[in-house]
Amino acid sequence: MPVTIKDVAHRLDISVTTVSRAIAGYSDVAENTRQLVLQTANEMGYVPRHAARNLRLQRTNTIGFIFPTLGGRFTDPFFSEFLAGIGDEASEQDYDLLVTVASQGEPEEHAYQRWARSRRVDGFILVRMRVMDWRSRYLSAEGIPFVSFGPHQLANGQPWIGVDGQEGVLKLMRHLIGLGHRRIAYIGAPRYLYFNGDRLAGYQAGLDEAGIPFIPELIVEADLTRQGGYHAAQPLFSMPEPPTAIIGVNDLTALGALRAAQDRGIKVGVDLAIAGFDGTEAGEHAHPSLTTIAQPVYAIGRQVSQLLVKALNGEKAELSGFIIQPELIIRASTDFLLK
Amino acid sequence: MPVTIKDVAHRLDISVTTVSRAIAGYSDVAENTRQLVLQTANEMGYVPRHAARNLRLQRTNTIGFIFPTLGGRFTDPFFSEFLAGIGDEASEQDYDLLVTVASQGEPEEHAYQRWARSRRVDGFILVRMRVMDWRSRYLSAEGIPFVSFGPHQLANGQPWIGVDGQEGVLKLMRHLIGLGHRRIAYIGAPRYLYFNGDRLAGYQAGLDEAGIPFIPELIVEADLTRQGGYHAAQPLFSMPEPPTAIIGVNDLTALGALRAAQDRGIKVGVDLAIAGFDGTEAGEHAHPSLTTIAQPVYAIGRQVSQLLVKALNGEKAELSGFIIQPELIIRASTDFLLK
DNA sequence: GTGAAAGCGCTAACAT
DNA sequence: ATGTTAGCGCTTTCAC
Repeated sequence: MPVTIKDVAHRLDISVTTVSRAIAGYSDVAENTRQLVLQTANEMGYVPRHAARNLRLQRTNTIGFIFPTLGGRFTDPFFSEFLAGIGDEASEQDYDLLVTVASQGEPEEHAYQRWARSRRVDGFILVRMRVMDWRSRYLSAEGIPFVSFGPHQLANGQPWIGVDGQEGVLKLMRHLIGLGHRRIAYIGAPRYLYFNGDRLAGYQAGLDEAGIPFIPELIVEADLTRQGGYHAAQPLFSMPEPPTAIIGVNDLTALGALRAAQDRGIKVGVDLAIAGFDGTEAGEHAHPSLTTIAQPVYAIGRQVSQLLVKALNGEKAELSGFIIQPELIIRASTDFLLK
Repeated sequence: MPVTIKDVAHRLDISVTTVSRAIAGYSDVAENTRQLVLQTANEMGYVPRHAARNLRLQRTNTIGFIFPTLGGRFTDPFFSEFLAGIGDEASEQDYDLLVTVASQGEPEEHAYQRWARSRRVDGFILVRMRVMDWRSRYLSAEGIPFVSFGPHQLANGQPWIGVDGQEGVLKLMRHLIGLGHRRIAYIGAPRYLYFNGDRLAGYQAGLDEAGIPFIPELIVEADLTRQGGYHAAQPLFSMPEPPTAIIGVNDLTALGALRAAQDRGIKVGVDLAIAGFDGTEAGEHAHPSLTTIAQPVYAIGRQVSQLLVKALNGEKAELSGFIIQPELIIRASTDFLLK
């Protein structure tokens, strides 16, 4: 059994109260005593029992993160980056990160409810916001703080951080159109995902700007995975007049399409342009390297985490939401003039 | 404030004890009462406060996982897979997963100590075992259960799961040598990592078997990342007589080397063979697709998690450690006869 | 400046 | 079959 505050008190023959206060740094403890307590506690390897503090303080110092999975497993490097961001920031702020993958048995709702009702975590970080998002509404109703990556429709002051997908894709469209492309395909994500609509709006804006008619067949849907991109790209190649450029809603989708093209002997970066969204390392190291709209995922993770911690500490956020501009990174997969 | 057991008891005008026992499914509670309690608790949305149970039961139902980072961030898909595996299994067994990235400020030891001493978690999952591993020794001494992916030197019954890296690489060596390769390079990981030595032993065994002399210059060291593989490969290409095949200690390293070769205009899969270890999706979708020694990372994650839960529930493991054979997957990056 | 005591929400030994 | 009570380890009034 680990050493408790009682053990420390016993050893010094003082009360637990004093030990507690010395450690908490209260001013009404004699300097002598304080030093002694701190030293002894340290020597004895005393660390407050987490469960006990929890119960007393009614807070867990824990942030919850539930991986949204689109059925099946996720291997999106996006999440590694994001997780590293929120985790680093959280631990610097003395918070721990509780994660779960809400994939297999139980529906996602249960995972949120369990943690919320049992006060397992103090707050949540939400990603992949949906057009009608159950989660933000539920957590608001329960009075549990959260911060989301992606906008939510609540006007109650829960902060969020967004990335301007529309503007990002618009920049990309201008780049592609400038190189001579007019048949540009878009491999999207399920429509309930907010960012899908956001990015698609940029696609549409790009077409409009250049006076290129919208062709529904050039829009297909995948599930944000490499596999998904690979398969969704197939009908595009089978079209009587296939696209000369393909935009993937994320890097993984684009990399899947890239692979699909190469498997058909199409030279990406010469005869076909492909671009993604995210700016992951996988795209950077693809061959040809992938043009992408980069968002600072790690930094966003840190910020989201920081905003949440502030909210948990009772600091009111000055802004409720703010939007970051992503950066177009042009690489070999699109960097050529269309013949 | 969420509803407590007291609220439920009040509502039914019975004691908290009865509520507690009804919910716990004790047999000494009247069927009527049981039904009533269950229904009411459900209606009221009662979920036991986690901190209170923790304190009382002296267990957290939480598994700790501390990402080992080789300085800087990790984006290894290996971890996404592994995390999904341990997370899925844990949540099916009613355990939560607490993670941290022990990278930035504090040394890794602190993270383990904090969680161990504060009884923040019931047990740990360890990966990337080292030749002299502080962690296994420390946790043993503290009496905290753990299960590791990779062997540890303790004979105290803490189970582990390993993958036979030596045998895996040996199979790969036979494959390469069979295709005519004799100058085979190996891009390894830091030597303190157990699996580096394990896999290198397979390399050596392959050479020995074929009577090929060992050339120290063909062994270089990287940090398990794509970047690392990219840079570590450079001196190999600058050799007067460069290797005709390169083995990466993991897929990411191999993919970095692959990219490095392509940047120099070398045709991988035609003039140069490259292979990795892990069997990640990234390798599968590389171009050319990457020959690899696949280990079932997700499944291993599940097993490790399951072993830990068993240990936490007091079940004695029948085996203390067991070793899985990885599978050689031959793909385009090596599947050609050397000219 | 320090200690005694109450209580966070829950479970379990011990009555009845 | 149900209730009373103690206590998990901690923080925080309140008293001295």
